[in-house]
Amino acid sequence: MSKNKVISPFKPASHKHQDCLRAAIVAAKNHCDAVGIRLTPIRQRVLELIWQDHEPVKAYDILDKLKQSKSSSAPPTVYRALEFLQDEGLVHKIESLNAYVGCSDPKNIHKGQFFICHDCSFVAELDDGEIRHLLQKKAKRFGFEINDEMVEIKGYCQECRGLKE
Amino acid sequence: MSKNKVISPFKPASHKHQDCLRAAIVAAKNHCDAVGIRLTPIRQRVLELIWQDHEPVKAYDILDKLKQSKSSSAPPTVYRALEFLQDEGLVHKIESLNAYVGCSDPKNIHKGQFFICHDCSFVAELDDGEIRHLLQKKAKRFGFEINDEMVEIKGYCQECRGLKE
DNA sequence: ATTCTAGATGTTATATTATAACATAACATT
DNA sequence: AATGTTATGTTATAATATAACATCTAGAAT
Repeated sequence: MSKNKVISPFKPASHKHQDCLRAAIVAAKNHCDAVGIRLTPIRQRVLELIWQDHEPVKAYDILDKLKQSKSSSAPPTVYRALEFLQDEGLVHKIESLNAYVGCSDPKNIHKGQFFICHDCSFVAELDDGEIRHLLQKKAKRFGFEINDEMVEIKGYCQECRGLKE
Repeated sequence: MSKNKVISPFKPASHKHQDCLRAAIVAAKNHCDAVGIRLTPIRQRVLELIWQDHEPVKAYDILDKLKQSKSSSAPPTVYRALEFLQDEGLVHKIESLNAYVGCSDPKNIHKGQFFICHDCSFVAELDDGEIRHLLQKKAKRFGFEINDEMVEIKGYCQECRGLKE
């Protein structure tokens, strides 16, 4: 069963990001309700901060912003929230950047494939069956059983390439 | 031009690793000679420490070992050597582990695809044109121009799977 | 409604990973 | 030997992440 989803496409800088943010929070609430877990104020706030944009966000940048409204915040505050959000598929860690991005498709827990623009830092996410299938095929050749995968591709998005001309 | 190489296959735990180590050092010397750069004693020592095994090695573990023979060693000693070795394609960083593995194919600088066993930590490396090509194809669909890629797959190698029965 | 409890947060400390900045040494060319 | 370049030494600190234990609180069980 090999789904081929564009979880989060590149969007023009001009897109109405309020809608992305709002949708992500609604999806998160629905997911947590459905699963019977708590999207506490801290967790929701961290998720909102991550969704400020489509760029990966660093843990200590989240912390700085959290502190502005909640002075009791400390590194564990952020890392705990991040752990929760990652476990629930609401956030992915970009390993090559030590940074975190929101995921708009929490229901179905997965490890996506990420395309990250060097210029604007936008992260697009796929959950692509064809890629997974090819990796499976390669692994199978030497008897390797996959259980986790990280695919992070960097380069230049269409919009930024246009600007360079 | 799409090469399909197995840079570093899984090998049985029983393989004669001395040969891997020796070959890697010879290849490194040849490469540096050919390019006209210096594989200094520190750099060579770091490379040897990384090639102690096929497992990814952490920077501070390298540092601890370096110190045993060279007490002046400090973090920059290691990170500089690692930077040199990475630039020359002699070492890759595994981003998801913050650890480093040797590469036996320095001539042709590339970013490989890594398969990492959870049990024995062995890292196998491919430089696979088919994978690269598929990622290119996916990227092209939304006008993305790739210039760097990270593919790190975790799971269980054949040998370790056999042991679990 | 009260008690209980698991889960969430607060707090302090520290581990781990990596780089900045400047001083000195080694080496290669003239 | 004088010079410029590359490599190393040294000190300090930045950036990322976790351990350990105390306290609180929302919601379940009674």
